[in-house]
Amino acid sequence: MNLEAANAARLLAQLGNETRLRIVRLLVRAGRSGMTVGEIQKELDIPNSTLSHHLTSLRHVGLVEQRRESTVLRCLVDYDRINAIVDFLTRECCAGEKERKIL
Amino acid sequence: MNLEAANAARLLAQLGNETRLRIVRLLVRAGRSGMTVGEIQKELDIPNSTLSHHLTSLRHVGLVEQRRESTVLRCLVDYDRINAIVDFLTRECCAGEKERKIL
DNA sequence: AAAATCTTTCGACATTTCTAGAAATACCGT
DNA sequence: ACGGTATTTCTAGAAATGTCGAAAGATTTT
Repeated sequence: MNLEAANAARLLAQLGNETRLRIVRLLVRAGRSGMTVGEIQKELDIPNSTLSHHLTSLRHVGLVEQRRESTVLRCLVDYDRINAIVDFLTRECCAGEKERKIL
Repeated sequence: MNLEAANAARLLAQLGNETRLRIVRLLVRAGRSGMTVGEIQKELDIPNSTLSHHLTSLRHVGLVEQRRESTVLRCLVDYDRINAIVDFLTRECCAGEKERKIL
């Protein structure tokens, strides 16, 4: 999956907003069944316009996918994307430690 | 180390800025010997005031520590802090996957 | 204490991001 | 097609963030 730095920053910036981080955590816990926009809204108690705005951002960086189910929009987190971030951080931002511990 | 969500968001937001992410990666690679502000500046080629500003932000969230060595300021990344972020993401944002894979 | 080097602080501006009410749109069941 | 529920788009103000030149602050060397 290997993110490049610029992309990693974009993803990290998304998670850097507390509201969006809450959304993502909620969806992660929801797993493969995901949650509808309305369910998320009830849980987080934020205006629908604000929520919709954040979901759009999350969709744009590929962290969240939406799927229409008749009247309802089901939101799903993209686990690959999340893992890509963790991988990036592990690879690019934790690597130095061990090498230098010897020095 | 266990970050709480609000703190995690603050840290992630720092890494969400491309310039700051570059700074952190540089320091991670530099390891225990770190880098002076001037060395970082040469490497990234950004104005000192801008760099200083970002280093202050990074210091405020504990990602970077500075240590004066006579005329020079040496910057060191806090590996514990980085690991705490990775741990947080792994714990709070990847957890759902396995549980649900069975469903 | 003045010079030289390194780094930060100040101040100002531009840009982006966040938030949310109101209006519009989308889809379904009737 | 109408009514109802779900969600987005529009719009706009407020707040936060990013950028950088110029001046000021440290610290050592002379």
